[in-house]
Amino acid sequence: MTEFSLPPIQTTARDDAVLKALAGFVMQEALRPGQRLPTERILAERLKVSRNTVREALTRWEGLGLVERRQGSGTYLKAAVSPDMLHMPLTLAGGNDFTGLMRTLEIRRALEAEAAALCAIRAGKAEIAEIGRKLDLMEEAFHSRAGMSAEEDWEFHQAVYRASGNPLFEQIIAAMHELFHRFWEHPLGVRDFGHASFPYHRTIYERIAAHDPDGARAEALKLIATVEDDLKRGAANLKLSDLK
Amino acid sequence: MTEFSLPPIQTTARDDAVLKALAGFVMQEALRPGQRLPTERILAERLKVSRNTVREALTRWEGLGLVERRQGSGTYLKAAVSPDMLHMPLTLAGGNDFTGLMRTLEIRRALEAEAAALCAIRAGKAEIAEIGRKLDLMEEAFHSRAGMSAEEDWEFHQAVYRASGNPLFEQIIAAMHELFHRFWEHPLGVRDFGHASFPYHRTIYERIAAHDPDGARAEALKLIATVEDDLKRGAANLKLSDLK
DNA sequence: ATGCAGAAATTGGTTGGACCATTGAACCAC
DNA sequence: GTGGTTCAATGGTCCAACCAATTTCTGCAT
Repeated sequence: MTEFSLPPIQTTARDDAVLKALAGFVMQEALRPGQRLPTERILAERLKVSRNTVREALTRWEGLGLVERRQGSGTYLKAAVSPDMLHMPLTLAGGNDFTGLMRTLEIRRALEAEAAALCAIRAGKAEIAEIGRKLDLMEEAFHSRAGMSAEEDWEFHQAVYRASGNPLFEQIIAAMHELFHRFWEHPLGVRDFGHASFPYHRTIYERIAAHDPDGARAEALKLIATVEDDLKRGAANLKLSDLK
Repeated sequence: MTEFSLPPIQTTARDDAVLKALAGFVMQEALRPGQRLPTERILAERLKVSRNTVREALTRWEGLGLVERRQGSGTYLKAAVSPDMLHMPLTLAGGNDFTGLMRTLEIRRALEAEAAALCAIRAGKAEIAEIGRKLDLMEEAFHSRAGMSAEEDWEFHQAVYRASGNPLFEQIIAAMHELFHRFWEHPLGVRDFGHASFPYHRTIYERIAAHDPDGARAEALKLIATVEDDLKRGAANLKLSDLK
């Protein structure tokens, strides 16, 4: 029997169709992130489908981080929507134990180094100034609050990612941030957690400002290395039973 | 005015609670991928929530690729479920155009370099031998099929990721592979696409075998650089209108 | 007994309508 | 202005059906 080429049948695809239509609408109206899109009731009426179906479609988009729903207010666009988006949902199992954290940190090292290098190549005066501003804020917070500068630290790195010219870096790292943050808050008993990495923020900034990609990459690697060391020291301070 | 620190309020979370309960159930019953989980109606009854709420929760899991729903049959587990999963839904806008491809390639460069370095540190004799075997297969295919070695090329890199000792690398890259592959098959009109990167596979292998992380990292960076060059050359061969 | 077509039960998909909880704007009293 | 109050809009939940695809059962013909 000869193999017939595909009859790309698509019997049921209500909510997919809804999403497609919605994507078209967003494009047509040139909606930008932050703007509100029509209410579920209006969408249901216009698309001639049940409100429930609209909700399922929007739930999908919400899960993908494309929209944000606020009860009583509306549904808001959270990211740019284009017809040819590639969705790549990753679910990483077991990020709570020490091994899992080290693994995510290795991913971060990979991205951090590359982002710093790209940043050194592409960052313009404005971007470099912005990174420098975040660095100053971080150093100030570090000194005035005796090392508690997690928030400012994070903003510094975000500025670097943003200046890399590739939004994917910020996207991926932002998704992992929750996990990192969880441990930043509970530094495994290491009192001066993060102190060791502190000076490298400035060296990274200097290499970026000097448009030295390899140097920036090297400094970023050093920074993550100190974090890994802190983590290992912290783990050593705990009972083995806590580490699974 | 002093800035108050955040009160991270969290009022309602029905479907989140449902997912949490469901995750607990899956763990308790030790359900494995492929197995069917209770019907929506039963879940709604047991959890004392509306079937609609159950559906929204399952829609989330479906979007994350954790379950698969088959009408008339049931809902089936598609991946292992653990209570501490880290969800990282990535949506690459416009992955079809040249810019989007270059951006994903930058992510790959970051991961490829780090994976090669880790591999040089951790790979044992068995892993190195496996990588060498994939390399031989690739070189053989390359010579006998005049450069058509995409499949073997991919398997070589997979072997490196696997030997890095961190499954996240393979997981992330695998999710992106579809996109890479799409372009490997349509090399933008560049006849000898991939030829330039060919020799670096062996140099990477040699640095890994020599347990030289920095060397392996450097060679991996060179490899991706040649791919980027090929891509740019290919893009230059096309009309500007095709590049958006 | 066996095989198979059709009926029946099961299950996810969809619909419509109702009500609740939150939000935000308009309004009012002070 | 400031601080409540009211009220309409909007997302969140619930219910009770029915539709569509799938699976299972049934019963007849062989």
